[in-house]
Amino acid sequence: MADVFHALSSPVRRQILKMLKARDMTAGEIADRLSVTKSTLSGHFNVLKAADLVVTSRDGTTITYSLNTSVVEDVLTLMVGLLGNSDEKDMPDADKI
Amino acid sequence: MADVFHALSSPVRRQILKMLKARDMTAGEIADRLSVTKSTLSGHFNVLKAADLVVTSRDGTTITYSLNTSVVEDVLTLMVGLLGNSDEKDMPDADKI
DNA sequence: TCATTATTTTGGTATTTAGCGAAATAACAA
DNA sequence: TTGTTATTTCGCTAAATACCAAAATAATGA
Repeated sequence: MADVFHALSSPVRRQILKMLKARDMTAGEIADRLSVTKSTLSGHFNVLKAADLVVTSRDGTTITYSLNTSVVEDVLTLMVGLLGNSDEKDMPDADKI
Repeated sequence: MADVFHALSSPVRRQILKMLKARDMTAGEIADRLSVTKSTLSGHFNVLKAADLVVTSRDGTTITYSLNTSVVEDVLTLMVGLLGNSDEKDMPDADKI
């Protein structure tokens, strides 16, 4: 879960997530729309996959990336935890935050 | 707003926010509970302040840090945007994500 | 098999970050 | 003014990160 925050800390990766929210896209399509090389993008994909924020599916040589909505929901739940009441027993474990 | 994600990407800073959720604390109190030096913590405080995630108040030489709940709420709203429907007109601007 | 297309890995550099200890600043009391 | 306590700034090193171009891998069709 800690990986998720790291993944979200990059503007390029947030932009990728934004595009994937609209629709699934291939690595090439994403590269066409961003001003970084495909090799750099591949590194960003690895970070997003490590955070489980995206999932992939292969069709021939083409790999399609999709947003993993459930993990985004998990992050939301954690953020809500930073808001709610201050009752210690309701707080998530330190290593989850 | 982009600063917020960067601020949240550090485990130490997330731990600080977790402690501030329970109650306001001074820099020294926080340092006593974490295994980093006060000078290192001061750097983390600067990041949290730049992201507007915390606010400070001074009493003599003692500076107290508090969670800025409203910004946490803003982040939540943005995260919800990554979830909801895929209608382009409802999407936040690229530079907000 | 050979060529083509899509994507990832490798090797390299430049920038950013986290961390420390020591010095500096700030507020206040004696 | 001098000393004390609380916090920040400075100077530094080590580790992590982003980026690119070139080489490597993978899947498929001719």
